[in-house]
This record gives sequence, structure tokens and C-alpha cells, in this order.
Amino acid sequence: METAWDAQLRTAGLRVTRPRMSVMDVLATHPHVDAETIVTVARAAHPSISPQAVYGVLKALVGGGLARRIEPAGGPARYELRVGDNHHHLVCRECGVVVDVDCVVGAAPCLAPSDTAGFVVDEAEVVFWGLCAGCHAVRR
Amino acid sequence: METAWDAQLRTAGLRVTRPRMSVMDVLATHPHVDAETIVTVARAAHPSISPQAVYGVLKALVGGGLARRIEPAGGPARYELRVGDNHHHLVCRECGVVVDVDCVVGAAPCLAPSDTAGFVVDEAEVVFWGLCAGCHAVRR
DNA sequence: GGCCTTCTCTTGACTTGCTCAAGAAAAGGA
DNA sequence: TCCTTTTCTTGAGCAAGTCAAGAGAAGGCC
Repeated sequence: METAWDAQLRTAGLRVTRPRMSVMDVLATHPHVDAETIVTVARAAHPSISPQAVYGVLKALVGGGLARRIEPAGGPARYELRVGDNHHHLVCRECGVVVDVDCVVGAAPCLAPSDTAGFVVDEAEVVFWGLCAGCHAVRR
Repeated sequence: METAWDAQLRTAGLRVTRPRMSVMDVLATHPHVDAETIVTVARAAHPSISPQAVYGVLKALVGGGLARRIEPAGGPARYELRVGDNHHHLVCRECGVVVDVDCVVGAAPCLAPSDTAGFVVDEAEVVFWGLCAGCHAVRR
């Protein structure tokens, strides 16, 4: 599976490079990481990779539809390889951990606003805010 | 109505100051503005107000439950006085304009995830992404 | 009204997260 | 293997917002 990255990259019209493989490896093993963490983890396999290279790779992956970018309020952007199913996220207000939630309804946009005010809507982004099990236990 | 700001501020345990009144005036007439715009507009009524004062006022208003902060991905935070009804937003990908949408379901959290993964959820944030009528017309 | 305590505003430095630009290096087709 | 194009490295730069210290108001108490 891990060696299928090159096929995915080529399908998206992107060249196969070592930084891209490394970043995809990190995303596969660490879903919902931020760019800085990707740099740190990716350096285990590719010590010379630069932060800017990671930003560039992430932009290419998102542009090519291989990764998805989420930006929970009050924190850096996070990335995941799970794309195309319009799933949603649970975010902990305390520790910031992000967990996937399957979409309650069908395909994207899974919800329709009551009044679109003339907008042409293509995506409904849903974020559930709360406390994860661990942080909730500590609070008490 | 505009002179009811002082009562609202006092109820929230906040002192009544000129910067706070000015910022609330701006929010009442310009919903969904960012901090920088608030500074610009507020200076019409209070020329000496500083950006940091606005940031401080906004933090106090949000903390006191008088304003709500929303942070659409890829842009600065925006603020609105409409609080307590858990409504949602339509955001234009092109021009960034934000429009209120009444909540489809009932009270907060208006939606429940299919699997909470142990989270204690207190809010469901919904953002509908698309193109506003104007930007959609220009595209074609 | 005047005084005093406390909160808030001003001023200015600083941090974070990310983008832009120029040249070097690598990918992939001929 | 060579050549063109894309991508990565290196380094500067930017936007949004935070932190900290002192000056200045707000509001309770006398």
C-alpha cells in the first residue's frame, strides 16, 4: 500500500519525489497532523526536508485532490489523506485532538441550508466542538 | 437600542468604555467584520482607538457572551453580535462574504455526530462553502 | 463631589503560521 | 544521455494576533 503513493501522484499529474513520498507516509500514519509535525516526523526518513518543501508538497497534494486541509479555529491547519467522502470532525477544545466522524447524511454537500441567499453551495463543513474523553476526565 | 450597549456590558460584568461602545456600534451596523475593518470603521467615531484595544475589546465581548467569533478557513477572524441561537454561515470562496443561515434543526448542538468517540460535544459548527450570487454571475 | 482601587487602553515589541522569490537540483520524456 | 520542466532548498518577508508595562479611565465608597 505504501508503495502505491507513486501511482496516486502520477494519476494526479504530479511528479514522484522523495519529499512527497515522505509526507504521504507521515499522513498515512499520523492523520490530522499540522505542517510543523509533518516536518519533524518526515525528517526521520528524510533528514534534509525543509518546512517550505512540506508546505509546497501539501499545497500540491491538496490541489491534486490527494489530501484534504482542515483549519480548526485557533490552531494551525491540519491535513489528512482521507478525501472524497465529505466526512466531518470532532475537535477537542482542550488538547486540540481531531477525530473523524462519518457523515450523518449522504454525499456532499451533506446538508442544505434553509435559505441559500443566492449562494451556490458545494460543501457543508461540520465541526463538532467539545472535550475528548481524556480532557473531560481531567476536568473533574 | 444603540444606547442599550451599556446595560448589556454591565450585565456581562464589563465596564462601559468608549472603545467598547464604538466596537459594538460597528458590529451592529457591519455584521461579520474582521478586526482590521472594525478599527477602520470605529475610528470614524473614535479616532484614537488602537488595533490592540479592538483585539482586547473583542476578546472581552466574546468572553462575556456578547459577541461571537467565527474563523472561516483562509481568512482573518470575524465577529458578530448575534449570539445564543447557534445559527450557521454561508461563506463565499471567492469574495469571502459571510451570510447568516438559521439553524436547520433545533438548539445547540443542533446536530449530533453518529459516533462521539467519547467526546462530550457542546457545539456543532456548520459552514456552507460556495459562491455568492455576484461571484457566481462573474464566473460565467 | 473627591478619592482610591481595579480594570482597561495605549504603545511597542514579539510570536506563529504561512507565503514569495531566486537559484540549485531532480524528474521524466526524447 | 541530454534537455526541458517541475520541484526542492535557502532565505527574506508578511499578516494576524499575542504579550507586557505603564498611563489613564470607570465606578464604588466616603
